[in-house]
Amino acid sequence: MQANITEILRKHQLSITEARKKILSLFWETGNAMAHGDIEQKSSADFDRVTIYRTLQTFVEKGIIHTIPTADNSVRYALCKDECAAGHHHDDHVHFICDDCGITYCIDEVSVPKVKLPKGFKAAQTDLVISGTCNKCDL
Amino acid sequence: MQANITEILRKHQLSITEARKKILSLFWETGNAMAHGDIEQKSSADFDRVTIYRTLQTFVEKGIIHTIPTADNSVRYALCKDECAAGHHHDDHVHFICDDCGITYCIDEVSVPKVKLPKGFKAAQTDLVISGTCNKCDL
DNA sequence: TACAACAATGCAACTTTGTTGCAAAATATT
DNA sequence: AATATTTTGCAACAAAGTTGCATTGTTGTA
Repeated sequence: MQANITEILRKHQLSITEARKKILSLFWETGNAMAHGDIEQKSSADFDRVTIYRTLQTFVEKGIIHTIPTADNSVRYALCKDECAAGHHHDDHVHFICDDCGITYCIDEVSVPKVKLPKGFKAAQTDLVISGTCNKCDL
Repeated sequence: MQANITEILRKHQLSITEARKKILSLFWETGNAMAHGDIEQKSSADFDRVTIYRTLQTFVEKGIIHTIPTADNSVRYALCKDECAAGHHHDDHVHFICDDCGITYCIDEVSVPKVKLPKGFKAAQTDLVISGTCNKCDL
Protein backbone atom coordinates (compact mmCIF):
# COMPACT_ATOMS: atom_id res chain seq x y z
CA MET A 1 0.00 0.00 0.00
CA GLN A 2 2.77 2.36 0.95
CA ALA A 3 4.50 1.43 -2.28
CA ASN A 4 1.23 2.08 -4.06
CA ILE A 5 1.07 5.63 -2.78
CA THR A 6 4.55 6.65 -3.84
CA GLU A 7 3.83 5.10 -7.19
CA ILE A 8 0.80 7.31 -7.65
CA LEU A 9 2.83 10.39 -6.84
CA ARG A 10 5.57 9.39 -9.21
CA LYS A 11 3.09 8.63 -11.96
CA HIS A 12 1.92 12.22 -11.74
CA GLN A 13 5.46 13.62 -11.68
CA LEU A 14 5.31 14.85 -8.13
CA SER A 15 8.13 14.84 -5.62
CA ILE A 16 7.72 12.23 -2.91
CA THR A 17 7.33 14.11 0.35
CA GLU A 18 6.06 13.22 3.77
CA ALA A 19 3.10 15.58 3.52
CA ARG A 20 1.91 14.22 0.20
CA LYS A 21 2.32 10.60 1.25
CA LYS A 22 0.44 11.19 4.48
CA ILE A 23 -2.42 13.15 2.96
CA LEU A 24 -2.80 10.75 0.06
CA SER A 25 -2.85 7.79 2.42
CA LEU A 26 -5.55 9.49 4.45
CA PHE A 27 -7.78 9.41 1.38
CA TRP A 28 -7.14 5.70 0.94
CA GLU A 29 -7.79 4.94 4.59
CA THR A 30 -11.03 6.83 4.98
CA GLY A 31 -12.36 5.79 1.60
CA ASN A 32 -14.80 8.67 1.56
CA ALA A 33 -14.48 12.30 0.65
CA MET A 34 -12.90 14.74 3.05
CA ALA A 35 -13.21 18.45 3.55
CA HIS A 36 -10.15 20.53 4.17
CA GLY A 37 -11.09 20.71 7.83
CA ASP A 38 -11.17 16.92 8.17
CA ILE A 39 -7.69 16.62 6.78
CA GLU A 40 -6.43 19.40 8.98
CA GLN A 41 -7.80 17.65 12.06
CA LYS A 42 -6.24 14.33 11.17
CA SER A 43 -2.81 15.71 10.42
CA SER A 44 -2.51 19.15 11.93
CA ALA A 45 0.17 17.93 14.28
CA ASP A 46 2.28 16.76 11.38
CA PHE A 47 1.97 19.58 8.87
CA ASP A 48 1.29 23.25 8.57
CA ARG A 49 -2.14 24.40 7.48
CA VAL A 50 -0.67 26.03 4.43
CA THR A 51 0.95 22.80 3.32
CA ILE A 52 -2.43 21.09 3.31
CA TYR A 53 -3.94 23.83 1.20
CA ARG A 54 -1.13 23.63 -1.32
CA THR A 55 -1.05 19.86 -1.38
CA LEU A 56 -4.78 19.59 -2.07
CA GLN A 57 -4.41 22.20 -4.78
CA THR A 58 -1.66 20.32 -6.60
CA PHE A 59 -3.53 17.04 -6.21
CA VAL A 60 -6.54 18.58 -7.91
CA GLU A 61 -4.42 20.07 -10.69
CA LYS A 62 -2.70 16.75 -11.31
CA GLY A 63 -5.98 14.86 -11.36
CA ILE A 64 -5.32 12.74 -8.29
CA ILE A 65 -8.34 14.05 -6.42
CA HIS A 66 -11.42 15.98 -7.46
CA THR A 67 -13.68 18.45 -5.73
CA ILE A 68 -17.29 17.83 -4.76
CA PRO A 69 -19.52 20.88 -4.54
CA THR A 70 -21.61 21.28 -1.42
CA ALA A 71 -24.26 23.69 -0.24
CA ASP A 72 -22.60 24.45 3.08
CA ASN A 73 -19.47 26.25 2.00
CA SER A 74 -17.14 23.34 2.59
CA VAL A 75 -15.82 21.81 -0.62
CA ARG A 76 -14.92 18.19 -0.25
CA TYR A 77 -12.20 16.21 -1.97
CA ALA A 78 -12.16 12.60 -3.09
CA LEU A 79 -9.82 10.29 -4.96
CA CYS A 80 -10.18 10.24 -8.72
CA LYS A 81 -10.50 7.14 -10.79
CA ASP A 82 -7.48 6.12 -12.84
CA GLU A 83 -8.91 7.70 -15.94
CA CYS A 84 -8.62 11.19 -14.54
CA ALA A 85 -5.86 13.08 -16.28
CA ALA A 86 -4.38 16.41 -15.34
CA GLY A 87 -6.61 19.23 -16.44
CA HIS A 88 -9.83 17.45 -17.19
CA HIS A 89 -11.59 15.20 -14.77
CA HIS A 90 -13.96 12.38 -15.62
CA ASP A 91 -15.77 11.86 -12.39
CA ASP A 92 -19.25 11.40 -13.74
CA HIS A 93 -20.55 9.49 -10.79
CA VAL A 94 -23.00 10.58 -8.17
CA HIS A 95 -21.97 11.97 -4.82
CA PHE A 96 -24.03 11.48 -1.71
CA ILE A 97 -23.73 13.61 1.41
CA CYS A 98 -25.39 12.33 4.57
CA ASP A 99 -27.16 15.05 6.53
CA ASP A 100 -26.78 13.00 9.69
CA CYS A 101 -23.17 11.88 9.87
CA GLY A 102 -21.81 14.22 7.25
CA ILE A 103 -19.97 11.50 5.37
CA THR A 104 -19.65 12.06 1.64
CA TYR A 105 -19.87 8.97 -0.53
CA CYS A 106 -18.91 8.41 -4.13
CA ILE A 107 -21.74 6.29 -5.54
CA ASP A 108 -19.85 4.49 -8.27
CA GLU A 109 -22.76 2.24 -9.19
CA VAL A 110 -24.78 5.10 -10.59
CA SER A 111 -23.51 7.31 -13.37
CA VAL A 112 -24.64 10.85 -14.08
CA PRO A 113 -27.29 10.96 -16.78
CA LYS A 114 -26.62 13.10 -19.84
CA VAL A 115 -28.49 16.36 -19.88
CA LYS A 116 -29.53 18.39 -22.90
CA LEU A 117 -28.72 22.06 -22.43
CA PRO A 118 -30.15 25.08 -24.25
CA LYS A 119 -28.37 26.36 -27.35
CA GLY A 120 -24.92 27.80 -26.76
CA PHE A 121 -24.39 26.12 -23.44
CA LYS A 122 -21.50 23.69 -23.44
CA ALA A 123 -20.96 21.41 -20.47
CA ALA A 124 -17.45 20.79 -19.25
CA GLN A 125 -18.26 19.11 -15.99
CA THR A 126 -21.42 17.72 -14.47
CA ASP A 127 -21.90 17.28 -10.74
CA LEU A 128 -24.83 15.41 -9.31
CA VAL A 129 -24.86 15.80 -5.56
CA ILE A 130 -27.56 14.16 -3.49
CA SER A 131 -28.06 14.78 0.20
CA GLY A 132 -30.17 12.77 2.58
CA THR A 133 -29.72 9.82 4.90
CA CYS A 134 -27.06 7.18 4.27
CA ASN A 135 -27.38 3.45 4.88
CA LYS A 136 -25.61 3.66 8.23
CA CYS A 137 -27.79 6.41 9.63
CA ASP A 138 -31.01 4.93 8.27
CA LEU A 139 -32.97 3.66 11.26
CA MET B 1 -42.51 45.72 -9.31
CA GLN B 2 -41.85 47.45 -6.04
CA ALA B 3 -45.30 46.44 -4.95
CA ASN B 4 -44.54 42.94 -6.08
CA ILE B 5 -41.54 42.71 -3.79
CA THR B 6 -43.30 43.83 -0.66
CA GLU B 7 -46.05 41.43 -1.50
CA ILE B 8 -43.59 38.55 -1.57
CA LEU B 9 -42.22 39.50 1.80
CA ARG B 10 -45.67 39.81 3.26
CA LYS B 11 -46.72 36.48 1.79
CA HIS B 12 -43.92 34.87 3.73
CA GLN B 13 -44.78 36.69 6.94
CA LEU B 14 -41.67 38.81 7.00
CA SER B 15 -41.41 42.40 8.14
CA ILE B 16 -40.97 44.86 5.29
CA THR B 17 -37.56 46.40 5.76
CA GLU B 18 -35.21 48.37 3.52
CA ALA B 19 -32.58 45.66 3.56
CA ARG B 20 -34.95 42.92 2.56
CA LYS B 21 -36.58 44.97 -0.17
CA LYS B 22 -33.23 45.95 -1.60
CA ILE B 23 -31.69 42.49 -1.54
CA LEU B 24 -34.80 40.87 -2.92
CA SER B 25 -34.96 43.41 -5.74
CA LEU B 26 -31.32 42.67 -6.56
CA PHE B 27 -32.29 39.09 -7.27
CA TRP B 28 -35.06 40.23 -9.59
CA GLU B 29 -32.81 42.70 -11.41
CA THR B 30 -29.89 40.40 -12.04
CA GLY B 31 -32.08 37.43 -12.86
CA ASN B 32 -29.22 35.05 -12.16
CA ALA B 33 -27.85 33.52 -9.02
CA MET B 34 -25.61 35.55 -6.74
CA ALA B 35 -22.97 34.64 -4.22
CA HIS B 36 -22.85 36.41 -0.92
CA GLY B 37 -19.90 38.42 -2.17
CA ASP B 38 -21.85 39.70 -5.19
CA ILE B 39 -24.61 40.98 -2.98
CA GLU B 40 -22.16 42.55 -0.61
CA GLN B 41 -20.50 44.42 -3.47
CA LYS B 42 -23.79 45.70 -4.82
CA SER B 43 -25.12 46.93 -1.49
CA SER B 44 -22.27 47.20 0.96
CA ALA B 45 -22.76 50.95 1.16
CA ASP B 46 -26.36 50.48 2.17
CA PHE B 47 -26.20 47.65 4.66
CA ASP B 48 -23.95 45.94 7.10
CA ARG B 49 -22.33 42.68 6.14
CA VAL B 50 -24.08 40.93 8.98
CA THR B 51 -27.48 42.06 7.77
CA ILE B 52 -26.86 40.45 4.41
CA TYR B 53 -25.88 37.17 6.03
CA ARG B 54 -28.99 37.18 8.16
CA THR B 55 -31.29 38.27 5.37
CA LEU B 56 -30.08 35.51 3.06
CA GLN B 57 -30.49 33.04 5.86
CA THR B 58 -34.10 33.99 6.54
CA PHE B 59 -34.87 34.04 2.81
CA VAL B 60 -33.62 30.47 2.52
CA GLU B 61 -35.59 29.38 5.56
CA LYS B 62 -38.75 30.98 4.24
CA GLY B 63 -38.31 29.43 0.82
CA ILE B 64 -37.85 32.67 -1.09
CA ILE B 65 -34.40 31.75 -2.35
CA HIS B 66 -32.47 28.50 -2.54
CA THR B 67 -28.80 27.63 -2.40
CA ILE B 68 -26.74 26.29 -5.27
CA PRO B 69 -23.70 24.24 -4.34
CA THR B 70 -20.44 25.09 -6.05
CA ALA B 71 -16.97 23.62 -6.13
CA ASP B 72 -15.21 26.87 -5.31
CA ASN B 73 -16.33 27.54 -1.78
CA SER B 74 -18.86 30.19 -2.68
CA VAL B 75 -22.43 29.05 -2.32
CA ARG B 76 -24.78 30.92 -4.60
CA TYR B 77 -28.39 31.93 -4.04
CA ALA B 78 -31.24 32.18 -6.51
CA LEU B 79 -34.94 32.95 -6.42
CA CYS B 80 -37.25 30.02 -5.83
CA LYS B 81 -40.30 29.25 -7.86
CA ASP B 82 -43.65 29.96 -6.32
CA GLU B 83 -44.09 26.36 -5.30
CA CYS B 84 -41.26 26.53 -2.82
CA ALA B 85 -42.59 26.47 0.70
CA ALA B 86 -40.77 27.13 3.94
CA GLY B 87 -38.74 24.13 4.98
CA HIS B 88 -38.69 22.04 1.86
CA HIS B 89 -37.63 23.34 -1.52
CA HIS B 90 -38.75 22.03 -4.87
CA ASP B 91 -36.04 23.38 -7.11
CA ASP B 92 -35.51 20.33 -9.21
CA HIS B 93 -34.02 22.23 -12.09
CA VAL B 94 -30.46 22.21 -13.36
CA HIS B 95 -27.94 24.90 -12.50
CA PHE B 96 -25.26 26.03 -14.89
CA ILE B 97 -22.12 27.90 -13.85
CA CYS B 98 -20.06 29.52 -16.60
CA ASP B 99 -16.32 29.08 -16.13
CA ASP B 100 -15.70 32.22 -18.17
CA CYS B 101 -17.99 34.92 -16.83
CA GLY B 102 -18.92 33.21 -13.59
CA ILE B 103 -22.63 33.73 -14.07
CA THR B 104 -24.85 31.06 -12.55
CA TYR B 105 -28.02 30.23 -14.49
CA CYS B 106 -31.11 28.38 -13.46
CA ILE B 107 -31.93 26.16 -16.42
CA ASP B 108 -35.64 25.85 -15.91
CA GLU B 109 -36.20 23.95 -19.14
CA VAL B 110 -34.34 20.92 -17.87
CA SER B 111 -35.38 19.06 -14.76
CA VAL B 112 -33.18 16.86 -12.65
CA PRO B 113 -33.59 13.19 -13.56
CA LYS B 114 -34.50 10.73 -10.83
CA VAL B 115 -31.62 8.59 -9.67
CA LYS B 116 -31.77 5.15 -8.11
CA LEU B 117 -29.57 4.92 -5.05
CA PRO B 118 -28.13 1.82 -3.35
CA LYS B 119 -30.11 0.23 -0.51
CA GLY B 120 -30.48 2.31 2.61
CA PHE B 121 -29.70 5.61 0.95
CA LYS B 122 -32.59 8.04 1.05
CA ALA B 123 -32.43 11.24 -0.98
CA ALA B 124 -33.75 14.45 0.53
CA GLN B 125 -32.36 16.87 -2.02
CA THR B 126 -30.76 16.47 -5.43
CA ASP B 127 -28.54 19.08 -7.02
CA LEU B 128 -27.36 18.87 -10.60
CA VAL B 129 -24.73 21.50 -11.26
CA ILE B 130 -23.11 21.77 -14.67
CA SER B 131 -20.14 23.97 -15.38
CA GLY B 132 -18.81 24.97 -18.77
CA THR B 133 -19.30 27.78 -21.26
CA CYS B 134 -22.55 29.74 -21.42
CA ASN B 135 -24.25 31.05 -24.55
CA LYS B 136 -22.79 34.53 -24.09
CA CYS B 137 -19.20 33.42 -23.70
CA ASP B 138 -19.43 30.84 -26.48
CA LEU B 139 -17.29 32.10 -29.38
C1' DT C 1 27.68 9.31 -2.50
C1' DA C 2 28.05 14.21 -2.79
C1' DC C 3 26.76 18.30 -5.03
C1' DA C 4 24.07 21.62 -7.32
C1' DA C 5 19.45 22.81 -8.96
C1' DC C 6 15.03 22.78 -7.95
C1' DA C 7 10.76 22.12 -5.41
C1' DA C 8 8.22 21.87 -1.12
C1' DT C 9 7.60 23.30 3.59
C1' DG C 10 7.03 26.26 7.67
C1' DC C 11 6.48 30.59 9.52
C1' DA C 12 4.54 35.03 9.88
C1' DA C 13 1.64 38.32 8.57
C1' DC C 14 -2.30 39.35 6.36
C1' DT C 15 -7.06 39.29 3.94
C1' DT C 16 -11.40 37.41 3.51
C1' DT C 17 -15.36 35.15 5.25
C1' DG C 18 -18.58 33.95 8.63
C1' DT C 19 -20.51 34.20 13.68
C1' DT C 20 -22.35 36.05 18.15
C1' DG C 21 -24.16 39.31 21.75
C1' DC C 22 -26.16 43.41 22.72
C1' DA C 23 -27.84 48.11 22.41
C1' DA C 24 -30.23 51.19 19.16
C1' DA C 25 -33.43 51.77 15.54
C1' DA C 26 -37.14 50.36 12.71
C1' DT C 27 -41.40 47.77 12.06
C1' DA C 28 -45.74 45.83 13.44
C1' DT C 29 -49.75 45.54 16.50
C1' DT C 30 -53.38 47.40 19.35
C1' DA D 1 -49.89 57.19 19.06
C1' DA D 2 -47.80 53.91 22.30
C1' DT D 3 -46.05 49.55 23.24
C1' DA D 4 -44.27 45.01 21.98
C1' DT D 5 -41.60 42.71 18.75
C1' DT D 6 -38.22 42.36 15.12
C1' DT D 7 -34.44 43.87 12.67
C1' DT D 8 -30.26 46.27 12.20
C1' DG D 9 -25.53 48.01 13.12
C1' DC D 10 -21.65 47.81 15.74
C1' DA D 11 -17.90 45.57 17.85
C1' DA D 12 -15.41 41.91 18.80
C1' DC D 13 -14.29 37.59 17.59
C1' DA D 14 -13.42 33.00 15.17
C1' DA D 15 -12.50 30.52 11.16
C1' DA D 16 -10.88 30.02 6.52
C1' DG D 17 -7.84 31.04 2.97
C1' DT D 18 -3.67 33.61 0.77
C1' DT D 19 1.08 35.38 -0.02
C1' DG D 20 6.17 36.17 0.38
C1' DC D 21 10.28 34.56 1.86
C1' DA D 22 13.85 32.00 4.26
C1' DT D 23 14.75 27.18 5.34
C1' DT D 24 14.51 22.49 4.53
C1' DG D 25 13.93 18.49 1.71
C1' DT D 26 14.00 16.12 -2.80
C1' DT D 27 15.77 15.04 -7.35
C1' DG D 28 18.96 14.30 -10.93
C1' DT D 29 23.75 14.18 -12.26
C1' DA D 30 28.57 13.71 -11.95
